[in-house]
Amino acid sequence: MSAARITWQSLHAEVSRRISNGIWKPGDLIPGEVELAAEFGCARATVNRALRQLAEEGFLDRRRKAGTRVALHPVRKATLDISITRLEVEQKGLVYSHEILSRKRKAPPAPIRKILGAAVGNPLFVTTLHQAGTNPFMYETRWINTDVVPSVLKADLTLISANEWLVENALFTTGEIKFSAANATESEAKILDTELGAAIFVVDRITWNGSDVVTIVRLAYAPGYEMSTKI
Amino acid sequence: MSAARITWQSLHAEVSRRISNGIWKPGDLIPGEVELAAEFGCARATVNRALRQLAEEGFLDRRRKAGTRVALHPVRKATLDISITRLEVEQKGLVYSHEILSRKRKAPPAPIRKILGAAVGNPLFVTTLHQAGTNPFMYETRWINTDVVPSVLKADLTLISANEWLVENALFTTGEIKFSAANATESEAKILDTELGAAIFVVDRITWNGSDVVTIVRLAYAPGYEMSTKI
DNA sequence: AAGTGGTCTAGACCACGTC
DNA sequence: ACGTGGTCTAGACCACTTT
Repeated sequence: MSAARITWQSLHAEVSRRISNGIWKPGDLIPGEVELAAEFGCARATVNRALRQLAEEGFLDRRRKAGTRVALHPVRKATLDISITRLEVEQKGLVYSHEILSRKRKAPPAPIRKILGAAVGNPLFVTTLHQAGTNPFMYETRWINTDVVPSVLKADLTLISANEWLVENALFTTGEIKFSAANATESEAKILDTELGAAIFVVDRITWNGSDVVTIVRLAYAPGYEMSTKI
Repeated sequence: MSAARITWQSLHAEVSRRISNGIWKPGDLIPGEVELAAEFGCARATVNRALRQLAEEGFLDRRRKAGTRVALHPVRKATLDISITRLEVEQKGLVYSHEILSRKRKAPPAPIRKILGAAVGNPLFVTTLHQAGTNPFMYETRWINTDVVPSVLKADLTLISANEWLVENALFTTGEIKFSAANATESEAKILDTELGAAIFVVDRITWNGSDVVTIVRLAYAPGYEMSTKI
């Protein structure tokens, strides 16, 4: 007979257990990779893989020479999948549809202009109502930098929403997302079929390609919307 | 002279470049690990490290036998750091303080009872107001399963908030987070020093240790709060 | 200066999923 | 059945940081 082969997952689980059982407490220095490799009878690379994973998950702090410590404040990271609205609606088992409410090039208001940069020509402004079944789901107001994505001017956004079109046709390198709550304005209330002042979940997103702004968008979700995730 | 040593980071950057330049388009099958290793003159493990990273980031879909493809819908993942409220406030450069508004064991209402499970004894109910400077920042209402964390009954929560105490003393294995928007109720408005119906950013969180519920909490942020992240 | 994690290599076997 | 990614090994050198 022989010992079972050690996998990095099993090592990850064991270290995880030692932390949650309090064998290794927050702030504690845990044994080095060589030592653990000897204890578990595996290669150092395997130990490294397991500990690196735990560090990425926020359970360990690792520093060369200083060694590996159990994280003082186990910062839990919640990851949200930013997917296409159509898929999000369909995953709820509802029928998705969308309607372009407006679509025109125009001079943006000052705050938008500031983000876009002065050198950018007039962007395309598109507003879309996304629907789940026959109910309003989300109201999208979007500015698109046509200097970066000129082909959007020729796209038929009634077939594919701007949301989806951009995901597939305009790659971006970085982005910023803000989540907040807002009271529905009169026009938002009308579009989302709710009452003035209703609490609206809002997502503001800016995406860049290199140093150029690609698009600036505000998503206003109909009351009752929840964004959820596991951690 | 000799070629520079290939690192997984440089390979990651190169593949990333080929995707954003459209050399490899969404849905395309890219060369296998062995082939790429030959092209770049490095070990297969190095290629694997780079491609695995890209897959984790959502740019590639990898499946045994089927090979590696450029993701059809580059699902961008936004990661939110769920940190301690005190640290969040202090990072804004403000002075943190908190006040325990109530603290007692009591029978929970039906929805909470349902999540806790019928077998659990009466939980501890704690409400806390977190402040930034002299302004209300967030109102926390929390149910704590004392069967799992009996020591919380002896904790002095006026020194360390329940939020922080639990992070350091009650490790959990899994959790669920929901983000939503709500109109302030009369009592919430009073506590957060705002008006009835103001839009409140709400976080609902349930955490488990194995199959036991550890705590159920609702965080109601004062108007103006934004949760932001980069992607 | 020295110790610890970070990474690369070359080779091997395995697991999964497509064919 | 077989091809592709997933992982392990043993050894080596390197980079960062603390002492």
